[in-house]
Amino acid sequence: MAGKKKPHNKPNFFEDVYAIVRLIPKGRVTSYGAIAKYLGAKMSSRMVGWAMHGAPRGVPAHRVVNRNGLLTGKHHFKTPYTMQRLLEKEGIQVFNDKIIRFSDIFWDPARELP
DNA sequence: AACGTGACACAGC
DNA sequence: AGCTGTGCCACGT
Repeated sequence: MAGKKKPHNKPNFFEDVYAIVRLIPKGRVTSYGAIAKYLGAKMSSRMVGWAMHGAPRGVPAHRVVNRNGLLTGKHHFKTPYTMQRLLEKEGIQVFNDKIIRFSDIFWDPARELP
């Protein structure tokens, strides 16, 4: 039966975001805009952030920060320190909610992925 | 059904 | 060189 319409919205975009975030290697980080751009940059980076809001378990959302390398979403975690703690646990240095050497550990999906 | 908000990014001043 | 405004799309009220 192909007549099955979309039961809800189109989580396709969200699923894509989750897939990319899951591919982020340990010790690396990426930005919302990078993911949005990889998906076509049709949608604003805001949607990527919103997607993270519904990110299921297994998605290292802490490896996604804004283009500034700033932990803007740390407030959405269990605790405001969870994000930083996770990053530090992976070997990423964070100072003042800002990732040190951000451009050095930046992982661009459009560049690392085919 | 419309308005406002939001884990961003970029152009303009 | 930093601040303001606008664009983007989905979701909550």
